[in-house]
Amino acid sequence: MNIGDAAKASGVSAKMIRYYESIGLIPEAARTDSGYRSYGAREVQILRFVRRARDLGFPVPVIEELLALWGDRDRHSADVKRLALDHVESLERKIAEMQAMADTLRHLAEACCGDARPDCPILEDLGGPTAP
Amino acid sequence: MNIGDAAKASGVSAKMIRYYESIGLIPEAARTDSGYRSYGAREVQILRFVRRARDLGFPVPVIEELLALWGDRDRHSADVKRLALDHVESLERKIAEMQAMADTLRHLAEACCGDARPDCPILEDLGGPTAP
DNA sequence: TCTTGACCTTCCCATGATTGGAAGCCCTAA
DNA sequence: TTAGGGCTTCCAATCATGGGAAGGTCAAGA
Repeated sequence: MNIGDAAKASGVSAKMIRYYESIGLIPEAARTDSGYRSYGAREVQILRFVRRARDLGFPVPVIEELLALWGDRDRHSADVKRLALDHVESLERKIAEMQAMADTLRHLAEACCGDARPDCPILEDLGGPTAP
Repeated sequence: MNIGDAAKASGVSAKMIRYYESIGLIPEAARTDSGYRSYGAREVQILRFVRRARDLGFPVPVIEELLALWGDRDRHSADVKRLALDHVESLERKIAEMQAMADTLRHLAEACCGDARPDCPILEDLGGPTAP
């Protein structure tokens, strides 16, 4: 399989496959005589793993750890669970931040009549009724 | 006021003040004879507006629009409200995505006993029980 | 008056993950 | 043989922010 086929089979774009290889997340692909990268089922499976982990929002360095654990027969599931729960925590932190922003804004927007008049509690919150 | 004082007074770092000026979000600051940027209460108020808008997660291009509306006596509050609600929508979209990730991961982690054994539903979800 | 330390200036680089594009080589089908 | 699509590498941009270097400026203290 060439990189394009591996991309289709794994759901990871060819660009990203090359990038993941360049940063060492995945091993260097074998090459044909003419220099084309060559992939088999095994490599596609790894790419799919990476894809799924990215879809779950794991940052690349954590995916590196997950890949290592995946390949370690003597792993402790506790290590995997810790990585997952740490990531959940970081997600929830960001969610809480964004939810606070959204709540504040929704509240301000509710108080804004939203018509042709200039009076606006949103702008008043941001910096006062009129620009200086 | 020099840029450092304006930074302290507004909560925007000196680095960011220069950056906002360079991209045209805020007007170019006046300069002293020796080339130092010079700020007054008016400029600090603008910076505070930008700061508050950033804290609410508005992207810079939207802050540009908000600043323009702030300075427009004939604005329609409807325009401000629309910008705010569009942003709320974009926040809620991202929140929903991240919440879905967190829910999936938390669910998988619950099913993972998290001990010294290698069996792990998290890894199984990502790519199967063992690396290829 | 000179020195010192804190400030300012511009310029470049890095982040993280991803996309886009350009220039040039390779492969296959017509 | 040619046309096209796919492959290669390299470079640039995203978005907002921080870090740092090299060099100029200012104010306080000796």
